[in-house]
Amino acid sequence: MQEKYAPADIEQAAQRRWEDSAAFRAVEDPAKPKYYCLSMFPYPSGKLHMGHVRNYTIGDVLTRYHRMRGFNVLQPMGWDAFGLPAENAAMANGVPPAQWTYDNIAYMKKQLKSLGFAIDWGRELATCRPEYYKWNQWLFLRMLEKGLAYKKTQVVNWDPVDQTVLANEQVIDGRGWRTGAAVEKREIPGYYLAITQYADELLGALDRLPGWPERVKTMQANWIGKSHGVRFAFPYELDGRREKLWVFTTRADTIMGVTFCAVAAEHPLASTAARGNPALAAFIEECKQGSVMEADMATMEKKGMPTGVFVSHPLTGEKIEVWVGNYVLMGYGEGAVMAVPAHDERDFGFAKKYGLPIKQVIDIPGQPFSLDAWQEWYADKENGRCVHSGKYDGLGLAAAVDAIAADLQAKDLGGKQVTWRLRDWGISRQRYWGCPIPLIHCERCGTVPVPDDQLPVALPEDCVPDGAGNPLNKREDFLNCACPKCGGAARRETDTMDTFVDSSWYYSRYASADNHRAMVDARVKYWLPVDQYIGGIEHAILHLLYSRFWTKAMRDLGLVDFDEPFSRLLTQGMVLNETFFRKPAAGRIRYYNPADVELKFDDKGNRIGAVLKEDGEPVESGGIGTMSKSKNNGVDPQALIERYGADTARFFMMFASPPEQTLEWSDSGVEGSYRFLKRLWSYCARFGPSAVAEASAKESAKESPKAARFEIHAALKQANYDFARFQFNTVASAAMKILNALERCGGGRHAVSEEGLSILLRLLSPITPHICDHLWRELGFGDDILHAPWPEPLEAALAQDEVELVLQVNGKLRGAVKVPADAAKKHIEAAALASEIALKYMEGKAAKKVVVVPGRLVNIVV
RNA sequence: GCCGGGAUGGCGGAAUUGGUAGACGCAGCGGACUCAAAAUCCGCCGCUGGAAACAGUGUGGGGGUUCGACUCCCCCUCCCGGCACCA
Repeated sequence: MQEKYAPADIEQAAQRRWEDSAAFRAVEDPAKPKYYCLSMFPYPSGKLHMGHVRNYTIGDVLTRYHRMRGFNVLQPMGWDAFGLPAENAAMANGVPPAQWTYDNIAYMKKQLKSLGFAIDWGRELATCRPEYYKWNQWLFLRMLEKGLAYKKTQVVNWDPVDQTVLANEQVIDGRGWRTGAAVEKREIPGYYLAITQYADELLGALDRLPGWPERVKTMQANWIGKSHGVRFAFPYELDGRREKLWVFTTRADTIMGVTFCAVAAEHPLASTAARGNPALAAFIEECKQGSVMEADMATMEKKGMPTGVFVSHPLTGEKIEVWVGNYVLMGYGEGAVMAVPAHDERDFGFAKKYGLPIKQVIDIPGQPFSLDAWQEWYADKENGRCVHSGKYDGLGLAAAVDAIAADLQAKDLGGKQVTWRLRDWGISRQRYWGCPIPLIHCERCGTVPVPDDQLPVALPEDCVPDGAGNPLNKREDFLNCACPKCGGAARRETDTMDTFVDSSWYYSRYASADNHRAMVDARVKYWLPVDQYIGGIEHAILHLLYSRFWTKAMRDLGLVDFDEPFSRLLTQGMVLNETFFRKPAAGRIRYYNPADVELKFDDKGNRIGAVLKEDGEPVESGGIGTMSKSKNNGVDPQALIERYGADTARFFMMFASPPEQTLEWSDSGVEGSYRFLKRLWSYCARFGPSAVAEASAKESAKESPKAARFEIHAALKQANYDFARFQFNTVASAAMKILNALERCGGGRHAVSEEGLSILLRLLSPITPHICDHLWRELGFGDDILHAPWPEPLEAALAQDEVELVLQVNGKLRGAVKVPADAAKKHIEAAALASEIALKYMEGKAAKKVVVVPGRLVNIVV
């Protein structure tokens, strides 16, 4: 065996062997329990980053662990290949997005392979391939038939940088999720998927996902935003016509306190009233411009203007003035609200500002009501009772709402209603590099779906976008087609689908990726749902909500028979690194890569500063943050693998912190992981034939084989416990403990080292598969460690004759007592009381009570 | 403001769920090997006092329950993440 650990050689050899033997090809086998382990597929941006390495290592550790546990495991990989970075790259260097994308895929695939992931590459897919997106189009047409997809023109979020529409989910703090550009409002026609039809199920089913992190479920529930209330109308007359102003409220019990109404700037009543009222028209225009563009909408000053329109209170008939308010959102409820300034903080502020009346209708005895300032209790839902509300006086919230809803219903002016925050999913994008929407516009027949037998509508792959709109609009060969209905000349739709459509069902496609006649086939029944999904928390709403919706839509179309796509979800933490910078007296702040910085410590190991290696001059620390280009604190996985090998990279990733937590990068931590693998290697290199070993073992041993064996099995027991709860950092520690124990009981081959090393290699093989594969063969443990059974701790090894119990006096640790492992409580008590330590600390007092915890401790209370 | 998650040595993090706090590793200090350095190996390493034995103290702060609390309960401080004119 080679003296020195040379990761590059053994890793390539192992990877070649796995590839040649198709070791990770997954085949449906009803006799075995299946385990579908999926990591979120990457966008082919160019090269892997540390987040990818962490994500896929977690997935691979779980994959390999379950394989050895006897599961039939599927771990596929693919590419989320449509999207805007490809178009931006095309504009920058004139290469068609398709070519850029395929080149990136080729490079990143090579990188993934060099990390030794147990992936079934036979199922690889890329969403930009027609054989994949054909089924996007096919399913879109089925949704269209069912009314689940539809066209409408409405005010949408427009990203001025990416030149496209964004879904509500893609707008964060008023800015585009990708570009960070302030989103504008535009009225544009587009196609929508009726995700709101599934709002109730999407919300309710969250309770049936015990394997999902609580915070992801909370975020989804908040996003869906179910709210119970009353929808009712204020009747009014305008230009001689009888109209109704509909509003929604969760506080119908305060209806008698309404002193005005407010509508959104985009509300039809506002536009009607603005005719012949230039001041109002100007104000409406100001609201439309400003509102969504302001990132700090919440703190924005409340502004309004009266419309001059008066409506009637539905219960009292009182005249109520309607205002336009910049705080009313067109996208929620009816885009109009009843205003009860006495019991709603926003309405209160608005009424004070414009001198509108405030009428108290809720009271809590003992709490004084004053018009001077808003009090928290004014909006108290639990303790408030109706006052000044006629027949409703004395009622609490629930009873008042019931009574008022019934009265409104009797007048045919409304009733109870559930309102959702969730909006339908707008999927039209005015971009080139995406899946074409399979529709044809005919002057005679209108919009006509592309017939199934003409799918896919293929996207030309040779376009080079120039930044001036969608290049498809200039492609006559794409645009011109025959109307499927009348056969006349027609034009294709040039909008493409949101790329989140592509990723909403790829996990199902892996199960039947080679079937070009159906979207999914029977094999989906075997593999799906995904048993373990792993990815970043940033997809908590977008991708994970869309996928859940898509699954339910596919189910209702009879394509799959499961309700939820991902049984368990692991959201891995981000990879962080420290930032270092210098801020010159004049000029811009400059960031230095941590690799070029040397840390300074005092004699006690306390950090006292950092200097740039190049010039020895100090740099400032900007704290720990996500790896990013702008902060120059990224670490390239490629360099890491080339220097230390994939096993070291994988081990460090698992060891540095538990998978759900953030991981702080540390060069010396990587060094430590490498050191451990080198130690493992050199231990194995000395693992000679038994006769020689026996003697040398006795000589060098610092610990008895029996004690070492106990430690090894105890560490294994802990590791198995931690594997089951996905705490891989302590699994890695356990492996280190086992090697420490092996080294303590002497080198060479003997009964304990043979057993211990066989345990260690198997335990470690999901994390560092290459070195374990090599050593397993080299030392003659067997043919292929992939087929070795998972190690289990033996009771016999864990049995002890004598145990040491902690001895406490009055709860304070004072020493220890040794007793036989099977000693009765009585004997332990007697032994403890008789011990020197007990006599010393009891100071002659009598024991009041003795607590014995078997196997743990004795506490004497005096 | 609301919801969720946190706070443990110089650092990353353990503590099998109420039973020896600081496992494992990093950094640091001392030593061996070396002409020297790197690599490797051995030892020490929460804080305070002490030469040491040892004693005291210690899991963000304060109180409580318990023989015993990082862990459970109440109050407070700070940090991170999400949502937020949602009517």
